[in-house]
Amino acid sequence: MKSEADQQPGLRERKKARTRASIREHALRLFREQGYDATTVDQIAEAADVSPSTFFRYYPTKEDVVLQDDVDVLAIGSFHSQPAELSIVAAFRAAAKDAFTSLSDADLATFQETSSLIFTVPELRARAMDEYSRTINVIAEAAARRSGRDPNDFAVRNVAGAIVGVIMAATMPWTDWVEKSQPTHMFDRIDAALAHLEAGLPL
Amino acid sequence: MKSEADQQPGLRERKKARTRASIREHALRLFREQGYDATTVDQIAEAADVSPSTFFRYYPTKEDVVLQDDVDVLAIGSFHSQPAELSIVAAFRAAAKDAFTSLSDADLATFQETSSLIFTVPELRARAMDEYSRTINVIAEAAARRSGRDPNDFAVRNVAGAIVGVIMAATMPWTDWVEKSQPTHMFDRIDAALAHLEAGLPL
DNA sequence: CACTAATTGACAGTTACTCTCAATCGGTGT
DNA sequence: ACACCGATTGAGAGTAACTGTCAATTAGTG
Repeated sequence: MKSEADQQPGLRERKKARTRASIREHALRLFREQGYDATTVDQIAEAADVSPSTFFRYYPTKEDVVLQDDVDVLAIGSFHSQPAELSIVAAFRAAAKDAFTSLSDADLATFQETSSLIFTVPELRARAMDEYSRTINVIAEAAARRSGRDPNDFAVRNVAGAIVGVIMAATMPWTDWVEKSQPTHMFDRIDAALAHLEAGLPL
Repeated sequence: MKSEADQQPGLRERKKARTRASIREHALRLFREQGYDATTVDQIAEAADVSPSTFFRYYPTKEDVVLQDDVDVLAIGSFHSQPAELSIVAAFRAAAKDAFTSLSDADLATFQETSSLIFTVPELRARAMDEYSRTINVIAEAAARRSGRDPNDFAVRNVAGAIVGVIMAATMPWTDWVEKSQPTHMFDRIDAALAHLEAGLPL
């Protein structure tokens, strides 16, 4: 048996983490080189030198290799520690800023890459939207705790919905210029969207 | 050749429509009886007395049998004919009302059924979210035309995002009481959400 | 140096979906 | 009636994403 909580990762855990990272890296590289659909799980497994079975043990679906919600988890964490005098939207805006600035350059690079994948592959786009909906629930819960209301309060949920809605609109440029990798950084657009919402969505 | 536009459907078209409806009805029935995942396309095809190939000719994926966006298409159509003095949100609210009241009882019943399916099956939920994102684009475009702005205008897209966001939050009660089929009708919740947004999301 | 539990790989099976090709059916002109 | 053409269909083979099982290996423990 193990004592209780792992103080040091231990060789086993480190190996797992390495395998996980290796699978992800090889997968993203292959997606970049051949496209998402053209890349099979078998190819990824072979490139990462593991069996296909092992691939599915680390990532329940092929989609999950791309969909890694590090960022919004960070944002929610930071949301809780925002000063109480900020409005919900303002607090979330500050939290988003925290989350983005805490990312390393490498993290940011893969974030950009996975983002553009999500924008282009319909399958992934769909799943990402599902994550958004989960985010509504999380925000609503966090916001409810801040304002001392019920998490199922209609108004609170509505505000959470509006926040996620404008983020969706801001991070979702797949109308025309999808390919010309927007010079404006993702974060700037999210920040502007939240500012606009904070101001009451003036036209 | 045919003259130009079909004035009367013609036997061929009617048969197609009947086949399409039959597939859908049998599929929804089987989903209700056995669950979505437990029902195979082969079973649906057999029940509807067509070949599996034919199933895929009518519905590109199994998910598409459930995801039928009649309602929001109607809403967008009605949106264009709303009086110009209404705000974007108010106009959309009126359009949603139009769309819902134009549905027959049978349509409404299947709408309720597909809705609850979408709420419970993760696969479908994800796809539905993708439809929501498409809706943002459509609303943004329609709203841009109303206000004489560019469809890519940041503020316009943001408002569209907020509209879809509050609709998502309102139609998405899968937190606790998912199963106890909300007495409040879907439309009432959407309407309340839009009203709340129209009022500036007061807490 | 055993012993145990976690991790892994090989393998067989299911199912959604694609493609191709021949047969059939609806609509039109003679 | 009859022939013709294009649309619709069914059959069947093939691909790839998963799922489940079972034996072999490997990390951590006494």
